[in-house]
Amino acid sequence: MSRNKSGKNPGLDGEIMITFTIYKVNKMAEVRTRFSPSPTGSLHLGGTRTALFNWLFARHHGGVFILRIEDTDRERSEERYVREIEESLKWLGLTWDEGPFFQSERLPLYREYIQRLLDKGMAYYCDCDPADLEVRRKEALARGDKPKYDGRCRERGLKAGPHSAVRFKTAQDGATRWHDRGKGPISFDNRELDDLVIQRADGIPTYNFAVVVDDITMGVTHVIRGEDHIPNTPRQILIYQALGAALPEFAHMTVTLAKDGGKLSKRRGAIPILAYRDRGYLPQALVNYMVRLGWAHGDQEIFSREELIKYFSLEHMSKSPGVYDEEKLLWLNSHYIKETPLPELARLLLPFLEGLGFKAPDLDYVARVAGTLNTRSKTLVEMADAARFYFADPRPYEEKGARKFLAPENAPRVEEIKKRLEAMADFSEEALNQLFQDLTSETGLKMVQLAQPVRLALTGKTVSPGLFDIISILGKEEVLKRLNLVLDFIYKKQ
RNA sequence: GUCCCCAUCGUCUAGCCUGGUCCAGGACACCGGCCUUUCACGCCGGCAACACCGGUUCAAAUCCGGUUGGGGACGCCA
Repeated sequence: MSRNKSGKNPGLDGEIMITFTIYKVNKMAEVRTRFSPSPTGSLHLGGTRTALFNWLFARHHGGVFILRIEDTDRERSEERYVREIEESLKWLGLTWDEGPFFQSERLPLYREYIQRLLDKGMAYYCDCDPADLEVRRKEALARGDKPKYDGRCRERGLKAGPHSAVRFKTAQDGATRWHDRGKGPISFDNRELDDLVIQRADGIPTYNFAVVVDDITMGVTHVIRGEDHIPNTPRQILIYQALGAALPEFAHMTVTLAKDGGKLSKRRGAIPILAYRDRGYLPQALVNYMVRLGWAHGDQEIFSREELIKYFSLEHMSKSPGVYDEEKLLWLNSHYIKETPLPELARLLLPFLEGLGFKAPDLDYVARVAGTLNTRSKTLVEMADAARFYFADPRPYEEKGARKFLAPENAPRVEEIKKRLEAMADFSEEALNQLFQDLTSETGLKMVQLAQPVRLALTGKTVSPGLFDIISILGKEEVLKRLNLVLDFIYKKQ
């Protein structure tokens, strides 16, 4: 993957110490968070939620939110995923203040820091064969042991070589502990750790090392991430200490589980964040849903963006993982659909209508349509689907409804309604209501008996928005046309 | 297997830090009812939980220990 250098990227020009010092001196008071996805796949709900929490924390404190792309896995990183990540965050309104930075552009910086550890004797070269290591790991696991590197190259004093990786000399006794802002005190016995590879044989640093260097040089003050990173934290803390850098605050948030248990993942029902957009979800709904998964502010369910920023705090994160529940997301989505002003809703709905092949006369028409559907649709996709009859021939009529409401005895009633509509100049709600009221009292028929045949005629279905709204939106000409069509249908049946 | 984290309605959660006001509150879903030209919306009502065992205490959802259960991590992936 190649990318142009970003002018804002600190530490690129060999001024490692300078960059580092500047942040240490001037930026310590400012809150700086980052979101650092790897571009090896689509952004899903889990990762996006991490981004959201980091963004909220930064905004709450008037701090800085950094986007950093962790693309040190050259095999699997792809440019198109970088674009997808950016597009996803923008769609949700999670704008970043610095970056995107790319680890692949910061290689000289990492090399410099590796050298420092090497010089201090806190790291060493290792020429163990990866395939060999893999075998030993599997054996250990099969034996029921914890697979750990045995440190066989630790004291060999190897020099750099074409097949040599660099390992970090992990403390062999004592414990590493920190006060996690999400979980409370956490402690690891250092004997559980091993000498991890910090630079691959190809010269590219590994994740655990690159994050630390980046977080130090970018002045990140709060590392907010999924709890799957807890086991990495003691290793990273040891690296911070070896580098003589101050520790940031760590806050580990819960992961999101799939309905059947297990972390939500591509394999377990997670879909790309942009798929939510395509499925007719509103970004506010998704944001509101994600934040309430693992965070609460009393009993409040609905939050505006401003409220979120105002109330967000690490202290109110829950400690146990939450289960992804599409029903609740749908409820929030229908809520925000109802909240959205009609002209705006029309704008959002338009692409979905076009997707169905419909051509709307104008946005105003779509707004009127949306006004009849907004309490009946959980997604924009549903809404577009329910709007079909506003744009196309309603036939064929729903079979069951036709049997019941388009029987021969309905013909004279429809004829009568047609006649009266023809004579009407104004299709206002009151006028239409009056028309049907008159008919019920004159004929003794119930409203349903009059309404359903007309509903079938206009929409093709027995379920639809209010009849008067539909008549008014469709307009006289179209309504009469559809009533004639339904009369044909009834007569032909006999 | 080892290490780490966690444990309130089916689900998201409030309460837990600072024990009594909690025979546990809200929301989604579900079930009734009202409204009504259909379906929704809205409104009203209902069902439903402190995992278990011990300890501390006058008193425990709240503090402590254990058990069980769930999750995560054990890569020259991130």
